Amino acid sequence: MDASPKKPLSPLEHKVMEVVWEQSPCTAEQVRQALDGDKPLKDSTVRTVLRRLEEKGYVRHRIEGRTYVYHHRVPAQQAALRAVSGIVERFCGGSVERLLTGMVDSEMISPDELEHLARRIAEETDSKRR
Amino acid sequence: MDASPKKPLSPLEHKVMEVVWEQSPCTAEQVRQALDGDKPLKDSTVRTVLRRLEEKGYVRHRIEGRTYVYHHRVPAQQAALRAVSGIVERFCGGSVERLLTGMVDSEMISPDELEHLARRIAEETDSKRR
DNA sequence: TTCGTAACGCTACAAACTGTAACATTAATA
DNA sequence: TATTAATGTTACAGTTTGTAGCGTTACGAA
Repeated sequence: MDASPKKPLSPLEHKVMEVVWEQSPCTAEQVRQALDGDKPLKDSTVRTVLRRLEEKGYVRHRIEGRTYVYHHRVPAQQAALRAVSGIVERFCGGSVERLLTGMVDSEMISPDELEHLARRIAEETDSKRR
Repeated sequence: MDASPKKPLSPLEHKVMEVVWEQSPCTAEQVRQALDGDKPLKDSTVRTVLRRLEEKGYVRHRIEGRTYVYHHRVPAQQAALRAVSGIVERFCGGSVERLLTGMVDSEMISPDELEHLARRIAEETDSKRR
């Protein structure tokens, strides 16, 4: 079994993944329409990206009738975590603390909020565990 | 004035940045030596990377005598934050909470530790503020 | 049964990015 | 002035990305 995807996503690949994550199982055409902005992509373009995403291990497809139905292999959150841990690793010398401190310093989250969340999460975990 | 760097770093660029971050002001040669592992790089290689990093806005240099002395423009932590907020934005729909929850779920950090840190950070911020 | 069409497979391709480096130039120094 | 340390300039192949064309095939309608 292939390990979970580690390769980073290119901008376009990311956009596609967002659609996939949101629409659960979806076809290339659905993705294409969802991405349809000022610059509609050709269906082959979308399919190429989906194929690459499959190669990278982010999605998988099943065949339904004659249609490919894609669905994600890694939930968005998991992908985020993988990315974050990479960041923590590389930038913060593995110190989650430094990251959190920084998040507060830069006002990504307020100290209160952080404490609040932390407590809640601790409680939840705790209750789940017993 | 150019905004802070948003472009991602390539693996090698990252290694170089790590050295720069650690050694504060340093020359290309110092970087080269610091990176000297099983595969020593040519000095021109290092200089090229540094130049690219400068283009991307991660470092800056001043000339000292006839030597380029590089120093970072963004602290490591800030770069990490920028990266993380991008992740939170893209993967977690902007919800820091979801990210934290995930970090706990995936055991990047234990609930206790998280709570601990959160409290400490809150206290520190608080005492700083008064 | 035949034909249009929807879906996919395969291939391409230029632009940008990366890793790596050679060679030219220049200025201080012995 | 010859040597040398430092930088400047330019290159180049391999990979990744964005984009897409064209061929094939299997339904479903006529």
